[in-house]
Amino acid sequence: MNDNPPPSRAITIVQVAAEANVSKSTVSLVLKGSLLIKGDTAERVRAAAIKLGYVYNRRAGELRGNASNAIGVIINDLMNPFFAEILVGIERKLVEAGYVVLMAHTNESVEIQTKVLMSMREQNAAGILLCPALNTPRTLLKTIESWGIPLAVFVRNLGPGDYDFAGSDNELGVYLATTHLLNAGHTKIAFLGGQKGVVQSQRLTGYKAALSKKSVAFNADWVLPAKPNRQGGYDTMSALLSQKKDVTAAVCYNDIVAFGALSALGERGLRAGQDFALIGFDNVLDSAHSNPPLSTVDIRPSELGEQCAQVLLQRIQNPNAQRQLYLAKPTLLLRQTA
Amino acid sequence: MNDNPPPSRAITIVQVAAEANVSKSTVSLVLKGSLLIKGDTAERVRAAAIKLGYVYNRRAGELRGNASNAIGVIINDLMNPFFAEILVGIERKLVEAGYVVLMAHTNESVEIQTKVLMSMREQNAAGILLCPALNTPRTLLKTIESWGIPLAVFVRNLGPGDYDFAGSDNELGVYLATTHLLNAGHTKIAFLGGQKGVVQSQRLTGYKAALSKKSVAFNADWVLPAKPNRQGGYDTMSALLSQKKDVTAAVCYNDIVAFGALSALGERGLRAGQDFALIGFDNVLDSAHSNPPLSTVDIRPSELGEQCAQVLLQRIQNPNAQRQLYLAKPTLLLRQTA
DNA sequence: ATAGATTATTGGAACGTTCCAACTTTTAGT
DNA sequence: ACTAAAAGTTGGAACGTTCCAATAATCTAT
Repeated sequence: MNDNPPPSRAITIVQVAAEANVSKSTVSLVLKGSLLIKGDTAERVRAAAIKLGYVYNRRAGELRGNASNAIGVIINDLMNPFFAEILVGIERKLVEAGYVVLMAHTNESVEIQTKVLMSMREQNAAGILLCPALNTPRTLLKTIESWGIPLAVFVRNLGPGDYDFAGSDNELGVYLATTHLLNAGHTKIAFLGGQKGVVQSQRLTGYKAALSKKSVAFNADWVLPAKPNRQGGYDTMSALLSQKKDVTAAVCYNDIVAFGALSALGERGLRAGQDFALIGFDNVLDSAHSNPPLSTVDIRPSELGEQCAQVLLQRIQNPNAQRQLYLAKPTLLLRQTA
Repeated sequence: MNDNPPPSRAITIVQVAAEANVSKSTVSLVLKGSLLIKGDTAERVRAAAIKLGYVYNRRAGELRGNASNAIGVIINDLMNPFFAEILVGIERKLVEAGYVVLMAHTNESVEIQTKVLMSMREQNAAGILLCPALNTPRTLLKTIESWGIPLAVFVRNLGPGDYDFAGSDNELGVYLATTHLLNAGHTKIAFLGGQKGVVQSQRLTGYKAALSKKSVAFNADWVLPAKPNRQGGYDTMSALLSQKKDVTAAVCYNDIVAFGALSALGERGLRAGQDFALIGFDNVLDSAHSNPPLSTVDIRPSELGEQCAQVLLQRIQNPNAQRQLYLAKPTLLLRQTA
C-alpha cells in the first residue's frame, strides 16, 4: 500500500512512461505482464510505477474493452444466517479469484431487485449471482441473458429452464430428517414452515415421500404454515402447543424456524429432544449452540456459497458450456433435539 | 427493464443522437436532465434512448470525471448477526441514495483488508465504510486519506484521531446492564467476554463504573475472557459452571456470547432468568426468540447501519466539514434472562 | 426589419487505457 | 559485412462520455 505521492493528481501510465524513459505502450505492456518487453526495461518501468505510486485506472481499461472484475451478488434475506454464511462463502471465493463483490439486498422486493440489477448492468458487472426474490417473473432470466451478462441462480430456482443453478437437494434433506423421526418411533410428525400459498414443493415432497415409504398416512393438518423466520417458527409452534394436537415431532422448514420453535417449547417448560423432537434444515453455525443444540440437515452453507461462486466463474470462463447444476448433498446431523 | 435491442453491440449516446436527429452533446445534456434543451427535443431524445435500449456507460462517464457511485463496505465478521444487520442497514441507505455497495469480508485478516482496500481504490470507490480488522495499524487512516477517498469507520474505532466514526456507547450500555443486575440484588456478577490481551476498555469500564457506583468491589476473577462468538460464550460459561464459582449473573460481551452461555446453562438443566441472570449486548433479531428470550442492551443494529451510511454520505457531500461522531444511545431491553 | 439579447444546439478535445501496425534495434546465418 | 529474421519498442486511434467554446435559432424591443 503506497501513499508517498502528493494527493494532487492521479498518476497515469504516461507519467510512469516519462519517468522510465519509455513510451506509454511499453508501460502498458509491462504492467500487464507481457513478455514482449526486455527484462531490464520492464524492471525500470516497474520501479518507476512504484516510485510514483501509480494506480491502475480500471474504468479506462474497461472502456477500452477490458473485462470488468465486479460481480453482482443479490441476496434477499441477510437476516437469515444461512444467507450470511452463503454470502461469506461466495465472497471468499470471488475475492480469491480476483473479483470484487457488488452486493445488494432485496428484502424480497421484486422492484428493488429490478433496480439493483439495472444498476449492476450499468456498472458493467462481469457476472451476476442471483437468489431471486419471491414472485420473480421467469422472464427475468431472458432479460438478463439479453444483456449478455453471465448469470447463475442460487438457493432458490426459477422453475425448469436452461440456466446455471447452485443449491441443495431439499427433497432428500427433508426425506432424511423425516425418516429419522419415523425410525425413532414418531408417527405424528408435523412439517413446520412453508408459506401458505407458496408451494414448498421440494421439501414437502421429501416429507411425503418419507411418510409413504414407511406407510404412514399423510395428514394435511400436519403441515403447518409458518413465516420462514424465527417469529414464524415461534408463532406456529405456540399455536400447535396450545391446540394440544397429539403431534410429537416436527421437521422444520429451516433452522431459524426451528429456533423459533425451540423458544416456544422452552416457554412452556418443554425441552426439545425429550418432550418434543425437532429437526432443522441448513445447519447454520448458530445451530451448534442453540438451547438445546439443534439436530438438523446439514447442507454446509459456506461451502455451498463457494460452489455458487464456482458455478458462475466457470460460466464466465466458458460462456458456451452446457448448463451447470450443483446440488449440495444433505446429511443428517444429530445433536440434541431429535 | 428493457431488453428489446439485439444483444449485438452496446448502444451509445451517438446512436441515440442519430436516431433523434440531434448531436451527441444534446443527448448527453438531456440524459443528465439539463433544462438547457427544449422540451420537445428532450422528449424526442428520451424516446430514441428507450427505443434503442440505451444503457448509460458509467465507466466512460467516470473516466471523463464524473463521480463514482460505488461505496466500499468492509466487514470482518458477517457470521455475527449483528454485523449482518448493520450491513443490511448500510446497504438500504446507500442504495436509497443511489449508490451501489462494494462489499468485502476480511474475517479479521489485516492482509485481506489491505488487499480489498486497494481493490476498492482501483474501482474508484466514492467512499469507504470500514469496520477495521483486529490489529489494524492506525496509520491505515492516513494512507486512505492520502488516496483522497472519503472514509468512515464504524463499530470499532481506531483510537483517538480525526476521522468520522459511527458506533455505540458501549460503556453506557454495559453500565446500564450491570446496574440492572446490581439493583436486582446480584453482587457477584461476571463480565463474560473480551479477548485476553485485547483491551475491551469501553465495556469493561462501564462494568467497573456500575460496580463502583454501587460500592461493590471489583473482582478481577470475574472478568472471564471468551472468544466473541457462540462457542466462546459456551466454553467460558461451561468452565464457570463447573468451577462452581458463586457468581449468580453475567453481563455478556455481546448477544452471541450470551447465546453460547444460554446453551451451556441449558445443558446443565439451568434456566437463565431463574437460575442465573444473563444480559447480552446488541439486541440482534435472534435475541427475541432465543430460549429463553434474551435480556439485552439494545443499540438498534439496523438503524445504526443506516447511521453509518449517513455519516459517510455527509462526508462525501461535504469533504471539509468537521469530524462526525455518531454514538447510538443504548437502552436496556428486559426480556426473560434478567 | 433589424440589432441585440436570449435560448437552443453542436463540434471537438479530453479522460487513461489498449492494441494494432509500423518502426527500430538486435541477433543469426551466410 | 550484409541480409533476413527475430526481438523490442512506439505512435496513434479508439473506447463512450462530458463540457467548453462556438454557432445557430428564436425572441424582444425598437
